[in-house]
Amino acid sequence: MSEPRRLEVLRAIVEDYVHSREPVGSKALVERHHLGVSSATIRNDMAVLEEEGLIVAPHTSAGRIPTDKGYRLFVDQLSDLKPLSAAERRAIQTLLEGAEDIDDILDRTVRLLSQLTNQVAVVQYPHLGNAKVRHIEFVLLAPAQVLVVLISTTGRVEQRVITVPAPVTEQDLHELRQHFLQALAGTTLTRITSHLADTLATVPAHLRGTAAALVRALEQLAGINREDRMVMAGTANLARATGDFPLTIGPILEALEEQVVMLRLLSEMEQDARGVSVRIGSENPYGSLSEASVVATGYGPDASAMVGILGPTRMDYPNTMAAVRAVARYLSRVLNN
Amino acid sequence: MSEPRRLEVLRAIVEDYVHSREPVGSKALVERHHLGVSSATIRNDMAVLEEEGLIVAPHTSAGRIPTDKGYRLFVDQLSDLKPLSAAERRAIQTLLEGAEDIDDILDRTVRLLSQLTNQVAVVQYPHLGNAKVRHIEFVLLAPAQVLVVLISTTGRVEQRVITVPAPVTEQDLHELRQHFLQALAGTTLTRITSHLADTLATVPAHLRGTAAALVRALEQLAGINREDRMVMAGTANLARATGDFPLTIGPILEALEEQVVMLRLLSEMEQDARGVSVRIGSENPYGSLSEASVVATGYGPDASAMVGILGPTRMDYPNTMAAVRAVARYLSRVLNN
DNA sequence: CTTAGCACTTAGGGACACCGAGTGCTAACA
DNA sequence: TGTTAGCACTCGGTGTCCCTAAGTGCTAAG
Repeated sequence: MSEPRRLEVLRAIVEDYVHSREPVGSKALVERHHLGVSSATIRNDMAVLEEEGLIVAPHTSAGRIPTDKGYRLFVDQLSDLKPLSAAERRAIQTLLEGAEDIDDILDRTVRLLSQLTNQVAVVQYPHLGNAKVRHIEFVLLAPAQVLVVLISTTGRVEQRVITVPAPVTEQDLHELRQHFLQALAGTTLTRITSHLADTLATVPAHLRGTAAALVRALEQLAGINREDRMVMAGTANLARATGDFPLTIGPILEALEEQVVMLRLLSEMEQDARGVSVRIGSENPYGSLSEASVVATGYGPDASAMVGILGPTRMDYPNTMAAVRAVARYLSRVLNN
Repeated sequence: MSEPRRLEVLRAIVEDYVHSREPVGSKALVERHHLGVSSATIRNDMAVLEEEGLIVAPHTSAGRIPTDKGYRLFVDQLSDLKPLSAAERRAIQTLLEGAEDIDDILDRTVRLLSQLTNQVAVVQYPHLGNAKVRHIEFVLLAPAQVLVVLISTTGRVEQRVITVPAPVTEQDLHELRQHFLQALAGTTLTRITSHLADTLATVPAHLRGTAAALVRALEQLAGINREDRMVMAGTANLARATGDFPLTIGPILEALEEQVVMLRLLSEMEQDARGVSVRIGSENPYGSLSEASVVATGYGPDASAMVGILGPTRMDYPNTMAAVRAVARYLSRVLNN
């Protein structure tokens, strides 16, 4: 009873089950995968695999299907991800290169990934951990109303209209802007708060209140970026892919809609050696996703923001992982320009 | 065979079917709705209703269910929409009043509406047909890179970074801004294009190229607003509500994802007298939505942007319509401040 | 350790009958 | 003319029975 063959059997079961959707039996296995042994031997192997909790038989007279643990071992066993086809790579490249805005880029990415994998794709907005302040702007809209704009070195622009406690002049604003800009030059967005606190003290007394309001706004704008948003696409794929509908699809849609949940989930994913991180079924911390798997990876300069997909546990992990990784790489590359 | 009673029977059938999900027969009708006649009479009425194509029997020995045409008549018959409960009204009010941003407002609105109706809610970003230019700003980020900001009187801020053909100075930009601002003062966003064309001629020659680029950007920013975006929420409700899953839910999710489709759909909805517009099943122009109904209404000063819901044809029209209308009204009110 | 053979289990599917809900029709009735 | 009671008829859904096919575990031999 050789251990390597048992793993091979597991692999075969996973592969067959993933694309047939039906429990796979010993005989069928022997036929389709030219393992050099008889079905009886496979049965013995299967018995062991079942004992180890890697596969399970839904009914006595049915074949076996992988458990979450089985998928996990299967995925861990996967050493090299086969690269995408040339056509797919070309598709990625041409699609992403046409993008302008960062919003546009992410939007295209997420659509692309959902098409490539036939799953629901999600992309987190880039973290700004290392992003620096590139520019700030205060625009006087009304005597006590100011548009605050914050531009980061990643090209992200956030803006917001606020009401300041007392009327200010264009002059005042200009002065404050110089003040802040000087203090913030080259500061990372995450440290904006501490830097601005100091600056506040050096502001002329009569502008103190206004300055404080502006600082609050800037902090919030920096926060928006860090707070994370995400884009998603391909929810319709859920309807196709899932076998037993109402029970599976509902919770997944809910999780997707509660972006907070998704974002936390994504941020909790640890990258493994291959650079793609997989969470399978019950490995997910939120009960509602116990029927779903997440495949994700980081992108961008520090790989801190995540891009990935969400789908039923019964998914084609190798291809999905390859697609996610490829898209993440192209995305990183595009963002570098 | 009184005509009013036939309508009453239709109403009863619709109501029963909507909340039982099962074909309703003559006997059950007589019991639950104290119509003063026997089941035999109802049967006669039903025969007529069926002949008119308002109801249909899925099987010979089953009760009747309303057809799209039946729902239509039912909806048209609805004269007054009963107002929401006090609790619901309070919920709307408190939720919407806490909002800051316009994005925030719409986000809250759409969530609220989806909860209220248990359907998928969609809100179109406000049209800017009557919105005017409030402010424009050019910010020099790099010698040939400019952030263009356009602020409308509705409080909407759109921005974009563009590359100009030749390096410009802060001075140049300031000058151009004054130029444009003067030309655009009080112009509606829709007419921005024509106004700017004239202005272009009066620009110093060496700035012509830059000015043209800026104009293009402004036009696009104005266009973004008109081009419409939308927010949605409550897709998970689909999973609960729909009876026969894979066939119904897939197309609907697809339509929702193709925002273009949804937006066209919404913009095509004509408001009727009651102020709420309903499209039922096959009345929808896109085949994929033949199983779905849309209930929507305009909001905002000119009621040009739409807010509404999408759900299975078997829905509680009266309550849904009331909720949509109420939310639209509160939304309009909040936007007025 | 592998294999062949075999007894055993069981989901799924067809055949069948039955029940009940619902219908349409006819004839009597107001 | 519209309403009602009665009745024969239809037919979907359900339960039972049975059989088949797929699959298993076990045992004994290679």
